[in-house]
Amino acid sequence: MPRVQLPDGSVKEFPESASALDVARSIGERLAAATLAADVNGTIVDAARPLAEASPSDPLSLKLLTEKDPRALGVLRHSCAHIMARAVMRLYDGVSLAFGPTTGNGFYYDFDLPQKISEEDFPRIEAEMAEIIAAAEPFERFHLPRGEASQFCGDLKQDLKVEHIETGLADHESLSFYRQGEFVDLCRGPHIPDAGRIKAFKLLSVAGSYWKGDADNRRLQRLYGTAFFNQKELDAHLNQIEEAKRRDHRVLGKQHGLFTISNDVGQGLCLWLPKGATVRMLLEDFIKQELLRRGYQPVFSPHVGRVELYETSGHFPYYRDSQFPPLFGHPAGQLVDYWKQRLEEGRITEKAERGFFAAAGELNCDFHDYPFNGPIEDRIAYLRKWERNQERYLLKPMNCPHHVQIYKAAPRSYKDLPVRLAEFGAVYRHEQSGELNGMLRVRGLTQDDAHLFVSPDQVEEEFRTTLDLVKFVLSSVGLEDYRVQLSRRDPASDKYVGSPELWNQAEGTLQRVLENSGLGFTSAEGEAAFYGPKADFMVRDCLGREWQLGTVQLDYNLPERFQLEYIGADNAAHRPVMIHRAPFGSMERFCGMLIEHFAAAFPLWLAPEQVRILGLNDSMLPYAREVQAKLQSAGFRVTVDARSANVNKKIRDAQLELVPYMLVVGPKDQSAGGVSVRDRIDGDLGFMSLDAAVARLRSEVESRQIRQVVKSAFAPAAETDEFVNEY
RNA sequence: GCUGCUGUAGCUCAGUCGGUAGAGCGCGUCCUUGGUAAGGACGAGGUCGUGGGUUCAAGUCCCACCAGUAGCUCCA
Repeated sequence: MPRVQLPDGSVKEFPESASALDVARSIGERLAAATLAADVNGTIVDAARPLAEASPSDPLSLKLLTEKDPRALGVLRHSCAHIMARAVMRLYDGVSLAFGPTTGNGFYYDFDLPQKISEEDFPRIEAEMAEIIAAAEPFERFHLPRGEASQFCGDLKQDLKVEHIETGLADHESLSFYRQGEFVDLCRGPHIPDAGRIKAFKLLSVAGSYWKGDADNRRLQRLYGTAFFNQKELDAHLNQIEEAKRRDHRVLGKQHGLFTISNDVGQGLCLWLPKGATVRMLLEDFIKQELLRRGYQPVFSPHVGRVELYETSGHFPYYRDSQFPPLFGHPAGQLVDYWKQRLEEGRITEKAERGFFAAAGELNCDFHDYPFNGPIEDRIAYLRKWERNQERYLLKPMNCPHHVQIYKAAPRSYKDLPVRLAEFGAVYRHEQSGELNGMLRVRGLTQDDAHLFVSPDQVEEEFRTTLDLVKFVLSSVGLEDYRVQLSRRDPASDKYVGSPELWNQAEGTLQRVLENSGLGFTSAEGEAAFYGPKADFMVRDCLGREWQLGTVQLDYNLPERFQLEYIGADNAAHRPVMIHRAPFGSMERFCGMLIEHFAAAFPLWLAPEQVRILGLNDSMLPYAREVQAKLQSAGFRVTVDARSANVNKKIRDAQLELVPYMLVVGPKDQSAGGVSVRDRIDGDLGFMSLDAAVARLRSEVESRQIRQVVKSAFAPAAETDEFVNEY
């Protein structure tokens, strides 16, 4: 006889088989009808599940979850995912179910099925779902021992579920299933009592995915959808998405002439138009001043470097696939390189190799002593040696090796440390084509990069002040909606260089500084750079996708690889530690995010066009030019709308073009020696003398005042937005 | 890179059953000379992403490629 404690503190006794729904019914039928799930001792369970089974404790505390509890929404959505899967299985043959969890805004389900689903099929699927919902059949939970569960899924021809039971769930003795009419799915739950509880849902998109998220695995089709408690909330959500799309930096970048990407130049190669370039220049000027104050030294380095440099650093072998191929001085360079790669991968036939050999000969390679019949290692070594004797350059994918060389250009004493070398360094990466995204993911980017060379005892302090710099920079543009992530290595992976001791030391230092920094942070295993752990500042774009902006990285490995040294007080050589840091990350991504952050309505200090002068009629043009000249000499970016349009038109256009200040000049203003000021946000401010107007603008610029920021539609700091309901 | 979708004027988009292109905004010229979110008239602008194919005829149907996009995978 379980005793149940309700949120109001009352305790009641119920029969052994009683469920949360029974408890709800004992209070009232309407409550029972509204109950979607139950919170039993802090765990969410089916409302229809016997309480005694869900939790053995006595008394158990029970909270009935209705629309009022946001946790009920996740349960509702996951049930909706099952209903979608059921509809798909009714409409298509040969469906193999994968996973179907909820996400922060809805749910998806992955299917392996022979036919291709496109958005045109959504109405059919939605209609089928509506029918299932109308039938309002219950979700019924049952358990099977592991062996039987596997057999059961096999009988249902659910091979992916069988595989999951055999591998991912190998340590589970008993597995739960949910039956809903003819549809049965391996699932941890919980679910709503019956399908009829779903009042508003919509399929959103279809996309490809991979079984268990591995690109080497089977390709699946993923259907995305969402569900809400009522149609009104669903409509509001869809509206919000539409609204957010209007803030997309790619849309605004085009609309306001900030940047463009031309296919004639190349994929992922950003062209900064004058207005976008102005914003970027202002940001660069801003941070340059800050860096000088903080003891950084400027450096410049070229866009290419010898391949050997990146072999030493490890970048070249490690990121081979996402770099532009090396530039060879010899015409056969690419050919030999490809030949060598084929040998390394062991996929070459004798015929193919003869072909390579002949082609290389045609290109004037003297390979007469090529060990054709020798072991494959010898052949690889031969080609490698040939390559090493060639001029080989790499479009630089990273600035660190160049900066390392600058450090090495002079002997360093402990008295010189920290050495802080800063550069806006352009780097090139051949990102996968499907990854490119406006300014947020490009193939040519400019990092606001710097490398700090410090002694071991300076690491903590330098790391701390560097974090401060990132915080300062972000707050200067009003970016507060970020999440800090401590990206550590995955100890089980072999993709990291250096000893575990150094890694532990680096991660420990980083964690300690972060803990003392007052920044909330989350720890993410397997997210470190190959040479060291990092603190990453993550922000969300208008579609809710998360991107890394600023980063601070701790590196004990590159100094080792490049044999960096400084002379200590003991007159002996010591190894410095490197801190890599980029507060903006890249200028491209940062400006892209900033466009969305401000919805292109930049604060005065960043606005490409700060002031526009609008003449009342054409005869005001000379005075308008006079005002323009005065403001320009006061340091403002100011234009004159010289069109013969009426002032209403000029105002409307300036408003739509997001110019912060409009100065209307007419005969009255001219005779009084001033201007009529219109503020983009507050509207008409009336007449001001020119001096007063300049003073107002100047103080707004100097304080870098931010008067308006568009609220993001997406929650800022979600650590994870995927709740896995499947096993 | 993978899967789906998309590509028509500078921008946003329409274009039916295959019969060689339309709108609004913008732009240009002229008229209008105005006080805080659109004054009016006329006009110029397009190898319909590229290349093949089917057809008497292709923006429209088919194939390949290029690019964009959503998601997956990747991200120094």
